[in-house]
Amino acid sequence: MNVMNDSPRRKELTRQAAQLFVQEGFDRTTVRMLAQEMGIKSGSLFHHFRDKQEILAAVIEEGTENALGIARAALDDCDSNPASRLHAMARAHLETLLTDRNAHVVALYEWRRLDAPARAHLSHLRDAYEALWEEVIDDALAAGLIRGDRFLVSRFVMGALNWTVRWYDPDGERTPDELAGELVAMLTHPAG
Amino acid sequence: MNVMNDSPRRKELTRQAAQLFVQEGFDRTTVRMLAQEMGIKSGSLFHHFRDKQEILAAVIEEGTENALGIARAALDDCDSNPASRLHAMARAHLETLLTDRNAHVVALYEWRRLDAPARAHLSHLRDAYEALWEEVIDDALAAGLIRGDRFLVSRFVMGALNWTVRWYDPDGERTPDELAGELVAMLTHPAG
DNA sequence: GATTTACACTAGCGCTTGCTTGGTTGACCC
DNA sequence: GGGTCAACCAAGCAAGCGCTAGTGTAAATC
Repeated sequence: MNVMNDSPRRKELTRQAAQLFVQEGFDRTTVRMLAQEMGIKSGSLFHHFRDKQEILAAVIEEGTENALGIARAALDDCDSNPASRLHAMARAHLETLLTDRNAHVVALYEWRRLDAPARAHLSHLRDAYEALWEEVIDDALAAGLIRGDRFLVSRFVMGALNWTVRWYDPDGERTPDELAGELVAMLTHPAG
Repeated sequence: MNVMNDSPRRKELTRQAAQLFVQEGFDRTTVRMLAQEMGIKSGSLFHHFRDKQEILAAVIEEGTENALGIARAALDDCDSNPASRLHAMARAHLETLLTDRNAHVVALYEWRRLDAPARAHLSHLRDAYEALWEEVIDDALAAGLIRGDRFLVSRFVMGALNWTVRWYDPDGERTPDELAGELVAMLTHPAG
């Protein structure tokens, strides 16, 4: 019937869908709204995506892959000092909000709207991202840089960072680097 | 036409609506689902609420008022020590998840679905709650208990706490008091 | 030059949505 | 014992929903 590969056209449509999903929420975004934003008619949309769910899955997949890529690159560019690795992860997280905000927000806040198969497929990506965080936090704990329960600390930190999408303005004064620095400063204790 | 006061019946219906809003999300919850949960027919629902939006507003109003009440009571029962006030606020926040989880979750995650008039009306309540937090955080900063930018610290802390609704199990092992203690321990620095 | 492919269109089906209308019931009141 | 009133119901409307069927067309491929 139609081709479900990841053509450049589909990539672009996915990007536009993400924008609308953020603005309106997945449920309130109709296929007619999506089509209008894309400059086509609603019927044509189903040439690129099997159904509305698949659009959501495509958006989330891209957002999570992007975040994962940025985080891995940040860690690779980094020495083995736990403090700088913590800082690098926080900065990477905030930088995804600069480069790919919409997809990232959708991944965070519309996850529940995925049907079971899509969720199963995408949870691996998500787990990989969270595993990076837990590794960095484990190192910071072991080095005595931060203190507390492993499970709780990672949840608190992820919470603080994920919440940034509600107030952080990428066009504002603060750079991701500064913000990451502030977070790490708040969490860490003077060495020794 | 019908009475929009806050009768006990309406209170109970609001409570049941909150449950469904959490389970399904506001947009996916239909008036027919709400009516069934309430044990009435969908038409009867509009005897108690003008429209679906008003049900959401009622839920959020109750949730925020509850959180505000618990937080104020917690601060009143507290000495003026910044550390114990910080702890008390965190504990109060988590306790609202015990006593009034659904309404509180809806207030956090369905805020955007409110129409403009309802949002204007309810934002005062929300501001009052956040003001309590900022006051407590200001004191902690002034006492050197935590460090960092006033604006950022309060956002990070609110983020960490608000995120708890995604993973905290009120029936689990940890009490709100313990959890609050862990958070404060993570944030605060040894005196001096 | 014929066939395929990618992408778009028109038209509308079957269903669900929030909400309205007009009426019934039973408890309470003077 | 007529009037009032909150609470509820049955029935359904108009609009909007996701999605499908069938067609057109220009470019690529054989």
